[in-house]
Amino acid sequence: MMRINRRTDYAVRIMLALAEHPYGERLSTKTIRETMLVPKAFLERIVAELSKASLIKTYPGPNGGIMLFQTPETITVRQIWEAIEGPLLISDCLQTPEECPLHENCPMRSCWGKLQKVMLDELTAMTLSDLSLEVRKKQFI
Amino acid sequence: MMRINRRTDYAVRIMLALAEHPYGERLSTKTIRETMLVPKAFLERIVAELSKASLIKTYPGPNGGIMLFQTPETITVRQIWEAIEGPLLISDCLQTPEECPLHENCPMRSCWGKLQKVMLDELTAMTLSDLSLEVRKKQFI
DNA sequence: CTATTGCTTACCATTATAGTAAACAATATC
DNA sequence: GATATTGTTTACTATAATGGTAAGCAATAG
Repeated sequence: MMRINRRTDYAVRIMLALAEHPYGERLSTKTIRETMLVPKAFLERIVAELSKASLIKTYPGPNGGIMLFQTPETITVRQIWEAIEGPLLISDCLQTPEECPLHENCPMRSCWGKLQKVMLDELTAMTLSDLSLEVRKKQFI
Repeated sequence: MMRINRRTDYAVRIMLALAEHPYGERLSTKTIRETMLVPKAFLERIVAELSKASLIKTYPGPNGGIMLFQTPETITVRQIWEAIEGPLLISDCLQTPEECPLHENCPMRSCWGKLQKVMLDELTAMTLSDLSLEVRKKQFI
């Protein structure tokens, strides 16, 4: 039914929790999972993936925690998405057109290619700070 | 991994096969499934769904077949999509915000809401005749 | 040394997806 | 009206993706 991956949703939540605190501040994963309602075992893996993708820095040990690697203005939802799921590819047809049994003039490639493009554009346009602002706006109206 | 539903893909193929013939012409499902490479049993159900959604007219019996209900200019990919999958909903959060455990200022609703909007806009903008033209362009260049 | 924190691996249950098969219903034609 | 041809419907299966859990490992501040 073409749903957002829950792990990606959680990943954005985690990044947003960090973005809502001053840049450079560490938050423990416990705090984040409690405010953002992310299951523990799930969050652990997601944090590791965000760390591998260099979107966050992690600090084990007492008074450890995680923090953003860059400022929220420079982090896009697309980066978070790709850290979790890899590049968006809504149809195999778009990656390997030469393998398409309908060949050169496959009508689907145009159709899904356009759809994927607007999705990527939107994901690239949304930064963490944009989202963070949206949240605050709603909070104070 | 957020893939296009294969059934929706097949549905667009079927509609496109019809759109590439003069409006009003009937095609047998056999012809369509051979040119568009749609598995028989799959196609049967999809045709029935397209018929229920009043996107095609069907004629059983010898010399039967299917044809478009409207001209290709007036049929959007969104209509086809919704005939097969129902309305696009990439996150439950967007349908029932009141049930969201993160309440009013859920940061995800803004994020996924924007993404869903550009997707819907694009699906609505793409008509069958647009796609049909694209195919022909590629064929003759 | 130890408590606290993040990291890794393996696993499970449920659902969605892709596809198949077979019997059924309508109808043009002879 | 018999029959072949077409679309309709239902039930089923196998595989993969998703969402989630659990337990042990590794780093480190105090």
